[in-house]
Amino acid sequence: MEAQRRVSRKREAIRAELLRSMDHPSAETLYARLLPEFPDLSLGTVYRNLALFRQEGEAVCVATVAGQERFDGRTDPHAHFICQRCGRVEDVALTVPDKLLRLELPGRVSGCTLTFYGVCDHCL
Amino acid sequence: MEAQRRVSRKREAIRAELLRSMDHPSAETLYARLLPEFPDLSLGTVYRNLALFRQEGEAVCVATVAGQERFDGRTDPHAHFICQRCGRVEDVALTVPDKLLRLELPGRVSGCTLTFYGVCDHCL
DNA sequence: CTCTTTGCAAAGAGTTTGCAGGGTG
DNA sequence: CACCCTGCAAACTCTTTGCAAAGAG
Repeated sequence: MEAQRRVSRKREAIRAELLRSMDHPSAETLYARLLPEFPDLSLGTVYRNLALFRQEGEAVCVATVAGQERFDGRTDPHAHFICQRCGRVEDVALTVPDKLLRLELPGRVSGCTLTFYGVCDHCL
Repeated sequence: MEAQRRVSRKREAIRAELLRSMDHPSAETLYARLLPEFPDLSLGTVYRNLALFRQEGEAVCVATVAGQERFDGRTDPHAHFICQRCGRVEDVALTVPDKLLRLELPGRVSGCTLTFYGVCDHCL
């Protein structure tokens, strides 16, 4: 049977921080942000909870930048822009046209990502 | 000044294998495929040359599946389908509509990827 | 009190790198 | 023969995991 889920302060804090963060943080970044409030937080716990959120559909990995996975707590459909110079990941208010989703694809599609690459305004 | 580039049999073999492969192989997969012909090939060499190709724009990393980077020697614009069950990466003959590329994006865009996720026909 | 969650540290996995020797032009 | 390329293995980085202790219901 399904494993029972309990409410822990740290898990709630990780979830909240992820939802609050607009910059698609890595596990390490989330960890660093929560450390002041939870000095005994462990990086492993952040990873374990992110894996959990992903399973439950509460979070999504939007990209791997410089070898680090970047997460998003917003799960509504939208695109992303990734700066190849500084690694910044930004939201782009844009969804993939429905007609593209109705195409003949080699399987059962459950989702799709649209990602732009380039150099961000900040770096230019 | 720029480092001089020379022609080596192994680099050419890696390039050719990447172009011939339609399944977006990982470094390890390429290595395994070339090993019969080059029994003394080293995985490090595959990685080094892939990094090189990427720099020169001759190859692209289209996704990270199960922790492994997957490469594509085809650099013309097209989309991909990734099976979340078996990890297969397939080409999808579909380009992102030009009008999406003319949108107001937060920087200078140099490329974009469109990736579908789901379960492939083979797994269904 | 039972079962989940966590800290800690070690283990894993993929990728990168230093160095000495072999290959290319 | 100068300099690039490669094999080998160690080093690195990010992520996962085992275990015993702490926390939740």
